[in-house]
Amino acid sequence: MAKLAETRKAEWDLVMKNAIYEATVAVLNQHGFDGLRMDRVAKKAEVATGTLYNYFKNKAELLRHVIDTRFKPINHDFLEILKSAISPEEKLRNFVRIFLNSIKKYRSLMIIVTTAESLSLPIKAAVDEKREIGQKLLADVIKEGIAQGKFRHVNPMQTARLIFGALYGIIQPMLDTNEEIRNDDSDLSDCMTFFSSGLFKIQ
Amino acid sequence: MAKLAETRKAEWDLVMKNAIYEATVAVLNQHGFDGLRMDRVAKKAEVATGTLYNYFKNKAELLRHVIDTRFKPINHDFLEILKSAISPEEKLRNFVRIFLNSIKKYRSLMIIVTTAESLSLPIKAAVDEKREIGQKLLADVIKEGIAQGKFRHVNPMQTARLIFGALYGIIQPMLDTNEEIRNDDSDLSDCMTFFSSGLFKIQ
Amino acid sequence: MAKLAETRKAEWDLVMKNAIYEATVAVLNQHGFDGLRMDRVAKKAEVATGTLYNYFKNKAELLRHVIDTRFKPINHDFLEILKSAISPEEKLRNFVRIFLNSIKKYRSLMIIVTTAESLSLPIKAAVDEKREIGQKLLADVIKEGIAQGKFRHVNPMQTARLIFGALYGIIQPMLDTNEEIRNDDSDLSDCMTFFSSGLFKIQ
Amino acid sequence: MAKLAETRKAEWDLVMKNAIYEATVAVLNQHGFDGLRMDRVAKKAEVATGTLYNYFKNKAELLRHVIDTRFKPINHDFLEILKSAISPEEKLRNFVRIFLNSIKKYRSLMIIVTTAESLSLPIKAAVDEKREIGQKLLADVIKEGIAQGKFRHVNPMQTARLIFGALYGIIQPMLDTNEEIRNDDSDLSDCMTFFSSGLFKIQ
DNA sequence: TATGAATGAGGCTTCATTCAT
DNA sequence: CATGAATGAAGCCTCATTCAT
Repeated sequence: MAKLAETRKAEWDLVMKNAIYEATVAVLNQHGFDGLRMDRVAKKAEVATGTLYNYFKNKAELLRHVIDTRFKPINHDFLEILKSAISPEEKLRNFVRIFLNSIKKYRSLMIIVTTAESLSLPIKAAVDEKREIGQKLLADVIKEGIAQGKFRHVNPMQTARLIFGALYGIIQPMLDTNEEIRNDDSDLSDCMTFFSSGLFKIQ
Repeated sequence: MAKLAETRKAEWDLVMKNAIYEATVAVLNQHGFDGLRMDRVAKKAEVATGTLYNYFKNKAELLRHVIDTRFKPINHDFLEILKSAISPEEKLRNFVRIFLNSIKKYRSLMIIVTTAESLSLPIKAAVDEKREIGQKLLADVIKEGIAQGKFRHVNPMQTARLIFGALYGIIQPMLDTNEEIRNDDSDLSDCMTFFSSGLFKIQ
Repeated sequence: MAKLAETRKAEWDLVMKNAIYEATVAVLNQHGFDGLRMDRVAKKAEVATGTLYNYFKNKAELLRHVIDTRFKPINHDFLEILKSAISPEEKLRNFVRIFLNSIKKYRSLMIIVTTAESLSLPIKAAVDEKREIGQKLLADVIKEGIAQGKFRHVNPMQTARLIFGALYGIIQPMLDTNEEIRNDDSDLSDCMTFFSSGLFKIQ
Repeated sequence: MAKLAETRKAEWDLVMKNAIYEATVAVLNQHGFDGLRMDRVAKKAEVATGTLYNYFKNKAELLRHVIDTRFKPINHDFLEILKSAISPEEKLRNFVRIFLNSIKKYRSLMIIVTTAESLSLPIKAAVDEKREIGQKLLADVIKEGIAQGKFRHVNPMQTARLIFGALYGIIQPMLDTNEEIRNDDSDLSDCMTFFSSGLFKIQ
């Protein structure tokens, strides 16, 4: 009985945290990072401001949760790719696909990530950490490719950062339009061609 | 007489605007974007806060000026490169060099650019505009390369964005260290290899 | 039957009120007066916050109860002393002893009493009332002493206040240490000497 | 010239600090300690709330200033008495007179002092410190009296606390009346008789 | 009656901007 | 034009109290 009640409570906690999370994301999308105000989140979540503080100690904590939640599935997918039994080339392609899809899907993630430099230090640290996890996984793929003689002898981490940056660069203009972002794979092909063979025509 | 006075006045205006600009950049570098406060700028410029408002209507205006000033030489250099009589490959290389050097030199530029998503809309528009100018110039170089049969048939604008993004990606971790950023050309070489030939080894 | 149920109910009521009372005192001792929060009291009493409000209309009411409860035995003891068949000198000595022991024992009482000035008006009134009861009883002892020619012709109420204040003054520094307060009778002797014969040496 | 301006500025600073101080005291007198709100102080001082923060970093700082300002003249007077070339008996009498007059004059001082137990720690520490200074000075007088064979062999510090407490005890009821406090010397005489010779009639 | 999450008024503090000197 | 103190709107957070279960 007590157990059931506890389970319920824990579930409710999740439900609320999620509702607040969704509201936060909605406010981020609608008002941008510096329009993220606790009263707006509360209103969007249809709760009182005080309620937010029953679930998150303060604004920073809420932001951290949003960041964690957003990144978790992406980095999880990255890890899955890394562990899968496919060629490094295919892994790279999958990384890129996951990345593009995630970012397209979660506009607010992009807002936070590209805003990271202006965030208060603890939040910035959280973002940096998550970003670095993804980059390290990609770096592992690159190392693998190099080890197998498939990739050139590049600096893996540096290259991983370069690729992530490139992908952000491609996505950024899409974020400014308020229309739904098209989800075909043309970006993926374009990117892969560039990443694999570069810009110069072989002569 | 009146003319001379006016000229002097205009000159003084420039001097003051520049002093304030320098102070703003210094505050950005020292305190980051959300530590950019008008009183700090005033103190660093050794003027009263009120004085700032004689030269810039408000904080947004000041920021816009900083952005304009920062980007102007870079985009100017980009334009020079585009007009120069060298091969598209060399132009690309020069673009990348200018970009890396500028960013390394002007940490505050990076701060603003990477923070653009969180800025109030008018400022964000200004940043986006400047960024797009640079990207368009690079896109022209790419078009040229394609026309000359030197580059593959890529989407020029998309690729320009990708390259800029990649460069940001490489630079970002350097910004977190407070040490002086090394200024050798190893990044340049790495990037160029990647951009020109991609990651995959030709077999 | 109904009676029994009612009796039980009344008993339960007392049990609960007492538990909450103890919890309040514990919180006062641990967190001081402005750390007295209803959620803390509830937690310490191992009930829900809402439950507190089944037994006390509000925080002020709870405080009033604590005050009443704390003072009751002390003032009761004072009354006993007054009624006892001993000399005024002895009565005074007993008053002082009771006072010192009570305060040493109930740190929270001291906290409330010395804090009385900052309390909301109704609570302050309650404290003042209790304090005045004690002082009046002491004043009666003094009157008795005067009537019996044992004490000088002082203003009894004024002197009672003076004595109580003096005792608070002696105790106050003890409250700042978190160590257990020593419970010997040296304070008692010191005080009594002073109260009975004053500071000046007879020449 | 610059000197003059600086002097003016410093003077203005004092004027403002004093105005805010007076307002704080007024609010304390009118609303009690927990009615002390920054907006009330600002209103009473006829400035904006923000202005308060140009002169005091925060509420605690303001309170500390009030405490310092209130105690300074009293402790200064105490020191003067101690240094003066009069008998310990006279010194004691002067101590008591200063104390009674000060407290009668500065109702808010009493409010803060008697509230000290509930204050946040840094403020409490400030109050305790000031109080202890006065008590130590009195203790010195007592030591002197003992050394000269005028006073009994009491514990000087303990006795100083006792006397201060006694005086608070006498004053306290006066604070509750909103009428002006009479300023005759009957309290002084009463206290002195008690302190010098105690309560018991010599037989 | 017990629960404890939800409520929201209220208080503190910040900082862009104004304006009297 | 320079000054810099004054302004006050705005935002974060707390905690006594309520109320649906």
